[in-house]
Amino acid sequence: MTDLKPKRADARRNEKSLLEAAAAVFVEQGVQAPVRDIAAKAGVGTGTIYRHFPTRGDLVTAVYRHQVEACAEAGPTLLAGSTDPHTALARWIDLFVDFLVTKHGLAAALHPDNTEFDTLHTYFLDRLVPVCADLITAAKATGDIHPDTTAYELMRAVGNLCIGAGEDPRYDARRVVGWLVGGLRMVE
Amino acid sequence: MTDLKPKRADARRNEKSLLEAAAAVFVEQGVQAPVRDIAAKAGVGTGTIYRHFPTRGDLVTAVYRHQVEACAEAGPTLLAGSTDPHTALARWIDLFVDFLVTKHGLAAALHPDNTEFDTLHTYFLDRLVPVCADLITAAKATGDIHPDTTAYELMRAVGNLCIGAGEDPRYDARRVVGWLVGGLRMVE
DNA sequence: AACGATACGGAACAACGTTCCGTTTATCAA
DNA sequence: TTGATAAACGGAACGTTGTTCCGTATCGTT
Repeated sequence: MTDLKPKRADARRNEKSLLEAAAAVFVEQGVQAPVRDIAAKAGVGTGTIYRHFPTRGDLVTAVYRHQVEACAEAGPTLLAGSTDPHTALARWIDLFVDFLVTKHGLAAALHPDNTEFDTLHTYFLDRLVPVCADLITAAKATGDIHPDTTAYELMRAVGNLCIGAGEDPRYDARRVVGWLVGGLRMVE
Repeated sequence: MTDLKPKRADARRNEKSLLEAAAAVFVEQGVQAPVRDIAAKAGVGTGTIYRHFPTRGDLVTAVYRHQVEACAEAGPTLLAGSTDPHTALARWIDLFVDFLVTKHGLAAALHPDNTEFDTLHTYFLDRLVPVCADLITAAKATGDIHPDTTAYELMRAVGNLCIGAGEDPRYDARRVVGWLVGGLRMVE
């Protein structure tokens, strides 16, 4: 059912090569590395890359899928294992930030106006916003955070704060995100 | 002294045309509009644009210089006219956010890794970080905010949070920046 | 072995930033 | 007014990227 039409052997081989090459090039050059560089590293033509991954977003999504899944699955775990929901939320966001800052250029690629990374943006949001929403709902229930906080807005904000992190010692995304999350707390 | 070598009349005329054309195109298309579009709107060749503004950053800087100056000058005024320094800081940052969100793509252009906007980035930082630093120093003195807050980091954070604002009704940069600034408060 | 479907490679095109140089124009002195 | 000279101009041309397209090669099957 999942493989009504199994791909040809060479196609499967190339897809694997491309994923490995892309992962390596992303580490060296960042997520917005030239398509030709990835194709060259994988030993395929540029046409092949588009056949397997119609948009850049598809390629990036495929490369980081595992880590996004891990982040998504950590949400419920943290909620269950933390003393209070606000702590769980803070810890989960730390995970997300750690993920983004170690992937050069990934945060910048998440902008909605970046049409070539459209599917990447969609995937991140579809997968992570619900997880974040559960954490936020729990934190609201205990009165830990402002009631008008939305998961989408928080994710966008955190993503934005991670842009350019890791390239400038004077800018520490983790600390700044800490301020933001602290600011979500109910004051009274 | 300021004009040892006065420019030729046509050069001055073209510079003015370019500034006006750039301002108009930036409103329509955003700050990263194609150079050719600006040149066409101004009725000059592409070479001319580079002669007057060697980098894109120079052009953008010239277009927005007045507003950046106004923002910079508002710092001391707000500090003098507010009840407490933290309020002054919050108000000043509101001004900065309002400026950024109304200029399509400007916040995104401020990234340090965006080499073509290098001078823009430098100008913003040179002009605004000292102003912000004074506000922060005052707020620290009254114990209003965390002592490890730095002006540079705060400016970068606010700038990042403004990216993509104004294009998505679900993301309100002002509210998010409000969380951030709230998070700077000393909890004690 | 041979055939059809699948997939490939890389040339070709488009969009953009940037440079370069032959031509035009402004300025000023004679 | 005119001619010389420096200043400035225009836009063709080049390099870099993203993306498409199609003739060719390869795989799987009969």
